[in-house]
Amino acid sequence: MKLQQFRYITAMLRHNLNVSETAEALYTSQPGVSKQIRQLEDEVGVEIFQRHGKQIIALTPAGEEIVALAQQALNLVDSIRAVAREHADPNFGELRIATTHTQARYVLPSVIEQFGQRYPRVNLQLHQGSPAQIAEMLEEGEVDFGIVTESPELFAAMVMLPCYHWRRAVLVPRDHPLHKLYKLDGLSLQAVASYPVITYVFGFTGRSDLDRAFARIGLKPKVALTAGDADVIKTYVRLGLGVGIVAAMAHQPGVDDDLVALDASQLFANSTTHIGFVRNRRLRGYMYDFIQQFAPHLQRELVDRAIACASLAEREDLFAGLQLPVQ
Amino acid sequence: MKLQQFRYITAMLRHNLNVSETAEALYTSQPGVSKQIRQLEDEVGVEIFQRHGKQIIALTPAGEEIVALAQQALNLVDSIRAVAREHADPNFGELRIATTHTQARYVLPSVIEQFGQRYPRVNLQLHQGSPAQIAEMLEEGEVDFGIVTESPELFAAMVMLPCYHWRRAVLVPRDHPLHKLYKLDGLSLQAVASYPVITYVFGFTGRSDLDRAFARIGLKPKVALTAGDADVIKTYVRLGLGVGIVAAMAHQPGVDDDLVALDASQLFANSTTHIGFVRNRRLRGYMYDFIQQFAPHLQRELVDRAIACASLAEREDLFAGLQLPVQ
DNA sequence: CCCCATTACGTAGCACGTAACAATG
DNA sequence: CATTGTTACGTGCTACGTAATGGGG
Repeated sequence: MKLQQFRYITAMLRHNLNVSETAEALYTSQPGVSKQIRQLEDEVGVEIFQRHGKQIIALTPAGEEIVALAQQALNLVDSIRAVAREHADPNFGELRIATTHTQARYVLPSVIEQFGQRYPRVNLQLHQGSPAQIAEMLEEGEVDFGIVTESPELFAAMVMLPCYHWRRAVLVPRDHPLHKLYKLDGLSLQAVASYPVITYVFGFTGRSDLDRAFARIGLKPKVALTAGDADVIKTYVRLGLGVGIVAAMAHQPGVDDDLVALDASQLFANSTTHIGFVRNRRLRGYMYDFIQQFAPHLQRELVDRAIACASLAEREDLFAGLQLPVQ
Repeated sequence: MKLQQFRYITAMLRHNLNVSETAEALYTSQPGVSKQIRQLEDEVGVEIFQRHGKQIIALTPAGEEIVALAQQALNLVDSIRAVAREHADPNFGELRIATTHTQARYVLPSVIEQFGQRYPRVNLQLHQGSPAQIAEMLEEGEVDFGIVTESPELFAAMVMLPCYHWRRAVLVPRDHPLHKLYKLDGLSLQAVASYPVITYVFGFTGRSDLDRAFARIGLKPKVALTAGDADVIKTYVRLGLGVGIVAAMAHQPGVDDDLVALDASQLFANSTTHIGFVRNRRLRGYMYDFIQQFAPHLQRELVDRAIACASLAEREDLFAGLQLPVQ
C-alpha cells in the first residue's frame, strides 16, 4: 500500500471514475494509474472499482469504505505538512481561499488587509469560483477555506461555520417608481415582481432563497438578466433594464450613489454566509486568526469544538444559541 | 512522504528512540531507518527527533504531533486491510488476542470454544503476556484485542471496555485453620495476614488492588511467594507454603476440591476486567461478535459508541449506569 | 573504548512513461 | 470507429543493504 495509490483512487471519485481523466488531472500516465489501482486491489484482495468489461462504472461496497479511509489518510499527510510548517515558522506560509464574487468584492478586502498587516509573510491567495467549483477546490486540497452562502449540500462533508447573516436590497435608480413607493408604504414582493428583475445566476449568492420567496406567494417575476456578480447587475440596473435584487452590502455609498438600495429584508429571508474547510485537516495558527478576523465570534476554541463534532446536527446545536451579526 | 517512514518514526517511540533497536525490530538495517527518518525531516522541513550530538534523546514538539498523526495514518492503512478482508469473506480471517494467564486459563476457554463453532474459518491466536507486554502488542498492531485487569495507565490511549467484575478468594487446604475461622466468623484481613500469603506478581491480575487493601489498614503481610498465574499459586498452597489470594474463578470445582476457596469479596475491592483495542482501527464483524460473546452487554452499537467517544471521561459516562456481571 | 547515528556506495526492485492491444457502446 | 482500460516493455529513480566514518559518554 502506498500513499500514491490512495491519491489515485480518491482522485478517481472526483473525476467520474475515469482513469484517463484522473491520470490527466494528476499529470501522469493512464497506464500508471490503472496499474497502481490494480496493484492496490490485488494487495488488499478485493476490487475497489466495479468494472463492466473494461469500463469502470461504480465503486464496490468495499471500495466505498476504502476510498473514504484513504482520503482520511491523505488528510493526515496534509496535516503533518501543516504541523511541520507551523513549527518551522508560525508566521510563514500560505492561506488559500476560494469564494464567490460577492465576498471577494465587498466583504473580504478589509479582512484581508488587516490580515496582511498582522501576517505579512503569509502568502494569501484568493480564488473566485462558483459554489460547486469552490467545493471541488476544497476537496482537491487546492484551497484551505471556502467562503460561501449557497448550496449547503455541496459542503456536507466539510466543516461549515456560520459567519454572518446578510440582508437583501432592491437596487433601483434614484428616480425609479419603486423608490417613491418604498418611502411611502415600503416594498412588497408584488410591487417588485411587477418590474423585470436582474439578479444572480442560479446557484450563486443566495439565489435560491430569492426564488423560494417568490414561489411561496405564487409569483414568478420576469427575470431580465442574471449575472454572477453584483457589479454586472448594477451596470444593467443603471441602463434601466430592470430592478436589481442583490446582497445589501453590494451597494457602496460614495460609489453607487446614483442608485438607491431599498431594504428588502422583510421580503426575503436573510441568507447566511459560512466559512468552511475539510475536516481532519489541521489548521495553521494564522488560519484560526483569519477565521476570527472574518467572524469575531469564531474563536479558536469554538472552531475546534465545531471540528470535533461528529455530525452536522451536532454542529448546528453548537451554533444554535449564537446571535450572528447582520450585514 | 511514505508510509514506510511513518512506520519508522512510530516504531522509534516504542523502542526508546533508538535507531539500532528500531531497525532490528523491523528487520531492516540501521542506516536505512536513519536515512528515511532524515529524509522525512528534510521533506517536511522540521526535525522530528531532538538530537544531542549523534544521540537521539527526545521528540521535538513538532515531532510529538507528527508521530501521532503518522500513527493515525498507519491505523487507517490497517483499517483498509480489515475492510477489504471483511468484504472478501466476512467469516474468514484471524483474531489475535493478548491476555493474562487468569483469563486465558479460566475465562476464555468457553468463549473461544463457542466462537470457534460460530466462526470455524477464523484463525484464533491467543498470546499470553504481562499487561505491559499486552499493551505493547496492541500498539505494535500484533494483536487485535487485549484482555486485562491491571494497569489502566498502560492502556490510556486505547478503547477499554469494562466486561465483568470479579471477586477474590483466599485459597487454603481443607484442614487449614482459616477454613474453620471462615465458617465461624468469616474472614478478616488481619486473620489472613497472620499467615504467609502467596499471590500474583506485581502488575498482574489486580495485584495492586490487593496491596492497597492491606496498606489501608496498615498491614504488610509476609509474602511467601509470588507467581504470574494461579496454577503455580495453587501448587504452593497445596505444599503448605502459605495461603493463596487469587481470583475466585481460579478455583475450579472438581479439580481443586482438595482446596477451599473462601470468599474474600468483603476484604478486597472487586476488580474489573476490560477488553481493549487500538482506537481508529476498524473491527471486523466477527470481532464485534467475539466481544459480545465475552461480555454480552457489549453489543455492537454500544461498542461503536464507545469508540466514538473522544475522551476517557466520556467513555466512563457511557458505562456509568451499567451493572456488570460478577464472576 | 564501546555504542550509536550518519555518510558512502553498490544493487535490485519498482514506479512511471511510451507503445501496442482489447473491449465497449 | 472512438473512447477507455489493460498488457508489454524499457528506463531512471530510490529504498535498502554492506561497509566505512565520526561523536559522545
